[in-house]
This record gives sequence, structure tokens and C-alpha cells, in this order.
Amino acid sequence: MSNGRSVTKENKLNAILDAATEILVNKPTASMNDIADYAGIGIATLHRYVESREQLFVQLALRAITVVGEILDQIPTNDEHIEAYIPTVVEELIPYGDKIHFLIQDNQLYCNEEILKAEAKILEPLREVIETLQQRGSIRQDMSSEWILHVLYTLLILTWGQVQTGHVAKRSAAKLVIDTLFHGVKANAAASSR
Amino acid sequence: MSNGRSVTKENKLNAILDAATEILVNKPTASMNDIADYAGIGIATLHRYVESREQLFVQLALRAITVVGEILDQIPTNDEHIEAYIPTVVEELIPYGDKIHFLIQDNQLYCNEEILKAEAKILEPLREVIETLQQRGSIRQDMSSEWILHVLYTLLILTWGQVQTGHVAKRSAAKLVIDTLFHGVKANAAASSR
DNA sequence: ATCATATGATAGAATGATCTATCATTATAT
DNA sequence: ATATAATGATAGATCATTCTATCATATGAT
Repeated sequence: MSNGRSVTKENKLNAILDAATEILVNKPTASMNDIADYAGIGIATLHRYVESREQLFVQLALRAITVVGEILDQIPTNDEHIEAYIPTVVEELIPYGDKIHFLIQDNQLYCNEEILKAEAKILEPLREVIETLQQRGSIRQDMSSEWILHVLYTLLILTWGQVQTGHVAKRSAAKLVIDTLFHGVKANAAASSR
Repeated sequence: MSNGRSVTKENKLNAILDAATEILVNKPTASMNDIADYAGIGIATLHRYVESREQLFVQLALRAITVVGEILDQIPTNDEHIEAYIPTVVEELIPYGDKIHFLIQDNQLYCNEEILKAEAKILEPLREVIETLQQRGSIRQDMSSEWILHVLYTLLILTWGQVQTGHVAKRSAAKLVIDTLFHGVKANAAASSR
């Protein structure tokens, strides 16, 4: 009995978080009332499921980070696949852009230690792959792995924004990110990879 | 008589805007009271110089855009200098990063038409140079000039943040941006330009 | 059918921020 | 020195938002 109910509650919380994500994507300044309305519930019920606005955002961020982490975990890092790792990461991550983009814009979250810690932990394997690729000689060694990680991350965010404003087609977004990241914008007669 | 006074008023306004910039760099959520305190004036006086918080931000943004515009105007776009244009732009812009960075983070400003228009107008010459370089064959033509402009802009913003957190030395920031923009992160035996 | 639980609507307390109004004080120009 | 203008401190009006409390209603299990 309690089992059936608690599962329902979990589902409802998830539905609320999904709705919150949806409206916040379009209106980052949406109030708690806006969110409750959009989720089709009363403001009182919203507060029954979520402690506070701050906690709501923390939960959204942690959920997003979890999703990214699971995606990264599913991508093989074997020797044979490692060269394709970063392209695969970008390909897999692009579809989730809209759901993550608005969180990154939120300044408050960038001060939350719990979130920063979780984010750093999630990105660690990616950073390790970058270092491996540097040692292998396929990524330049005269830039820190952290810088490269940030550039990749930033290009992803830029692209998500560009997709949302319609300046970049979603289908070509991943290719654009990878191409820009690896080769830059200089015309190169030797650039036969495309 | 009125002349002397009005000049003083202009200066004071500038001093206030400078102070606002300084505190907002460190605390983007600073209230009007915080700003007045930091500027060493009363809240009433602040409102005598500035119509509203919104207008204050608009003024700060327009001022920043003006500064960037003046910098861009001073850089020659002759045929002989055009290859050095983008590196020069980055070199000249890096020192102003901290004063502009916080404005970009502000979501509200990205909805203001006046500012978006001014920004687009300022960046137009830079975009034209990019297109010229594309036609010249020194920048790849399979990416839109707008995308390249955005990438450059984004890398600048990233770098400003990295400089502020101490992850990148201010002196090497410009080189890092240009190098990343033009060549990407792929190890390249033929990359003799550095 | 009944009882426990969940929900929605509403009112409102508490908070925080922006902006105005007022007035005594200070600075400035002539 | 005096008149004019600018300033600071303060109080408070206004507004928006978050969050709580309450109660009547709806849902759901047994």
C-alpha cells in the first residue's frame, strides 16, 4: 500500500521537475507561481513537493548533472574507442542542451558548492580522456586539459543557444562543435577530415 | 557657470558608473543600496543620477559597447593589416574583460533591443573582416561568419572568466584565444605558427 | 460506505528590493 | 557672506515574491 503511493509520489515529483524545466527554458525568471501554474498544480502543492525555490534549482541541477554523468558513463573509453570519445560525447549531449542550458545561465548555482563538486566529479572522466589523448599525441599538449575541457564545454553551451535561436540546425550542431574544437577556423589545405 | 557644474556632474556620473561596474564585477546581484554604499554616496543621490536599476544596467552596457566600438575603430582594416586584425582585436580587448564580463552574464540585458542593436552594429566591422578573410582563403568558408564571430566572442568571455578565477594568466590569455580559435586543439605536426 | 490522505484555492505573513519624499547639512559660485 | 544647488540620512510607499496556514473538496484504498 505505502509502496504504491510512494512510487506515485516519486513520479509526480519528477513530473513537476520536468514541467519546471520546460517553463524555465523559455522563461528563466519564472516565479514559483508560474511554475505551479505551468505544472497544473496549486502553489501549495508545489511547496509540498519542493522545499524552496533554491532547493528546486539545486534538484534540477543535480538531476541534469546525473543525466550527463550517465551519458558519459555509457561511452566506452577503451583504447580502440578513445579517439571517438569526444565526438561521441558531443553527439550524445547535444539533444539534452535545451534542458541544461538555462541552468548554466543561473548565476546562483555557480556559487553552490554541492553542485560545483558534482559537476567537477562528472567531468573528471572526460578530462582524463583529454589528458590521455594529449599523451597519445592526438591533442596538443601546449594547452592544459582544463582549458580544453572548458573550451569544449563552452562550445557546447554556445551551440545549444544557437540551436535554440535557430541559427544552427540541431542535426549539424555536433559536427560544428567538434570541427571547431579540433581544427579551429583557419582555412587549412590539409584539412581533409571533412 | 553652468558649464563648470555640468562637467562636474558628468564626471560624477561616470564615477558612479565606474563604481557600479567594480562592485557588480564581484557581486552581480548587488542591490542599489550596495551600489550606493560602494560608490560612497547615499541611495537618494544614486537615484538622482540614475533613473532606475534597469536604466543603470542599460547605461553600463551601452558604455561598454561604446568602449569596444572605439577599440575596434582604432584597429586598421587595410589589406596589409587585415591578417593581423583578429589577433589585434583580441589583444586589445582582453584588458577590458573584467569590465564587460559581468554584463554578458546578465540575462535581462539580452532581451533589450536597444542594446542588442548597438552590439550588433559594433560587431559588424569585425564580422565583415571575417568574411573578407574567408574570401581571401585564410579562414574556412564552410562555417558561417556569424558562427565564427560567436566562437570568437565566446572564447573571449571564457577567457575573461578564466583570468578572473586565476586559471589563466592575463598575459597569455590573448594568445590562447587566438591559438584556440584558429587552430583548435588537435595536435598538428604542421602547426608551425606558434 | 468510510476513513485517511492529497489537493486546490485563498488569504496572508514575512521578506526584500526599488524608488520617492522630506529636511537638515554641506559644498559651491559669485 | 550669501544665495543656490547638491548631498546624506531617514522614513516609508509600493511592489513582487516566497512560503505558510487553513479549510473545503476530491481521490483512493479497504
